[in-house]
Amino acid sequence: MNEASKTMTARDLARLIGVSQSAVSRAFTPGASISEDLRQRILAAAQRFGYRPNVIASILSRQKSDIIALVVSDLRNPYYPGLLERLSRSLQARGLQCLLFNIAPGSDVRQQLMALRQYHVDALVVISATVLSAEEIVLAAEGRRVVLVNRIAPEARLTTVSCDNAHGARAIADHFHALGRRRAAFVAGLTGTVVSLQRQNAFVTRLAELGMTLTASIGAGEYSYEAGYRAGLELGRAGGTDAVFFANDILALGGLDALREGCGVRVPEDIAVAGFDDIPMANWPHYSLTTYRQPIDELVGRILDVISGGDATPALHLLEGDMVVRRSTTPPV
Amino acid sequence: MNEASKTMTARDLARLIGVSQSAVSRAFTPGASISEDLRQRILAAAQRFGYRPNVIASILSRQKSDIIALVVSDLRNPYYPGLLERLSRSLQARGLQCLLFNIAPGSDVRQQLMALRQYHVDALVVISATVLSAEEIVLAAEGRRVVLVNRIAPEARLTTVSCDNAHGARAIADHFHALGRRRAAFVAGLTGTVVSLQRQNAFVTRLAELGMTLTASIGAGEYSYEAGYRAGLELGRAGGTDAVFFANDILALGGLDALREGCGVRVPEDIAVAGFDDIPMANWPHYSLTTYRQPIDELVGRILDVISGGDATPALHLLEGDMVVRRSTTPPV
DNA sequence: CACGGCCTTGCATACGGATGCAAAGGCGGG
DNA sequence: CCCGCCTTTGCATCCGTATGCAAGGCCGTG
Repeated sequence: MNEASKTMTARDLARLIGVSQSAVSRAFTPGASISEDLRQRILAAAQRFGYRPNVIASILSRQKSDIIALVVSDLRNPYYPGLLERLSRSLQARGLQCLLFNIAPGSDVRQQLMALRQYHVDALVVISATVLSAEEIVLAAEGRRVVLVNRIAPEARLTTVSCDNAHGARAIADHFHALGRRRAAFVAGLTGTVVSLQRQNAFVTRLAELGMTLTASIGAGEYSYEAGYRAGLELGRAGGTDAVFFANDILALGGLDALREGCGVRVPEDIAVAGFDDIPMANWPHYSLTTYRQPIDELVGRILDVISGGDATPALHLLEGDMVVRRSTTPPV
Repeated sequence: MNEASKTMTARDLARLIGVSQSAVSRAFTPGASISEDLRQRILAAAQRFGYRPNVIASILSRQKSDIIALVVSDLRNPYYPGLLERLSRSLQARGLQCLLFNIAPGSDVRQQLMALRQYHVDALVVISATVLSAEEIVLAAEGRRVVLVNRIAPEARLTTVSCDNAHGARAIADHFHALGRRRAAFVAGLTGTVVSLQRQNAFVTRLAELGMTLTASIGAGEYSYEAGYRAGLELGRAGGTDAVFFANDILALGGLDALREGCGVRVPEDIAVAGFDDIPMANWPHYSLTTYRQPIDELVGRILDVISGGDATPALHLLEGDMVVRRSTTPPV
């Protein structure tokens, strides 16, 4: 109804009700020095005339944007949309906005980072498992706050919020052991990433502690259903294994299908299968995948704490998840 | 290495090399009135001193942000991450940034929209299937360009880019008919949405044209695996149906599992199952779901055209996808 | 050689809001 | 009743870039 509202500025409003532009600004600034009376009067007028502060101008002036950059690269792994969904909601609930940076693997990363730098985001949350090197992240951060999620980079001294991969991998090994399995295999996704190595090392170490045999350690090459499927075929054909830990759920689903339908292996009778993450599909009845649930809500909470906390000292936040035992390791009674 | 680069402004750079601030600005503005010689000199200096234009200030001045708001609500349906991924990449490739607005169903939508309005985004791309009413979108748009994706709102006169749902639904019906099926059912997701109605109406109409019987029309209530599973159980128990069209793939996957594992129905022998979208999982060997592929690349291309095109007249862009026939409707030979 | 026109460049100001500083007003204590 | 202090308000300026306008230089033409 108010056509003029399109261009209504704090000055316009101020003139309309006979106060100064500063007063209008203060009315919208929590904690500013202004009487409650005047503030109400201004807010009411703003309501009436359709005035809303221009965030861009505000950013320029405050040198603070309330914008968080979410750096993402692989949305096809269902774990990430789940995380992204809750993270973005929580950020928005705190009045922060999300600038999405989807870093394509093959693309001109430097170029994109430069673009990122120009937007004066308050912090970077790097969810992309790979693609960016630690130095590139530091470069892009340019002194701003950075949180790496599930992507440890100790050398760069960056704050990390991560699921406790080692704890999870050990829990899986323990679970296999408790089931009476003794000959277990591991399937890695992107070999060489810290996350993959952590899960692998902890798993293998615990197997040894338990006196179990590591029958195979396969590098699937990527985190995908197809890669898991290939690894599953390999394992099923080779034989001699009674339990497999896939480095994440999406791999495990592929492996499960490969074992059952590609090799005629019975799961869990012949081979018990476990994954990592607890994506929604893991709970689908056809799969019913035993897995280690990442504590997404806790991760998100911690990320928010780090972003808005006072202390910017790099720190490592490890959060434990918990075992979700389903039918891929335990036959129905 | 340049500590000063943190606060280097166009003025600083200008002073350093003895030109005016305007010259610096022009050096970074394509098509601006500046000699190639001076531009090169300035760009070189910028490089050397680590100067980059401040986008925020630029936005304020140009009244144009190069930021596109992506309004999203259901990232758990794997179709959306796929779309989001390609859309965000394409936007970034054109130098546009994505501000992510995740509208939570139960949340305070108005509140969020107000936040959105304050960021002077150049355009809104509404991917969320529901949640927002057309009026709310118009309100949030505030005269800016809006593209609805797969969400037709004829009454509001908004530009829409959508897959041709009717074409797809007819193709499914034709496919069933060609297979010799005569008693088909339809399973809707979110009943009441235009998309759902379009698929339903076209499917039902074509069944009639083909002389086929509609044995059931179930409203699953939401687009989820679980809802599809429930619908599948219902259909399997009722009997009398030899083909089912689920309104989208995620429903179909649930339905497929319900039919096979919950009811002991053979798919495709007893009942042929088809979905809509062609999400990655539809191609997993366990499902091998016949479906109608949404032309995502074309959709994305068209969205970009609309956003950056000169003509802002509301228009309806319908793009055809194509049938992807897999084993859920055709037994292996 | 003189003049008109184009190309470059700088000057000044706009974009819209935040904030340090000073002035004005209100209140309580002595 | 007067003074001083605290609260409230306005003024002026800043944030960093874009751009209309005018001045200056250069070129070509008559």
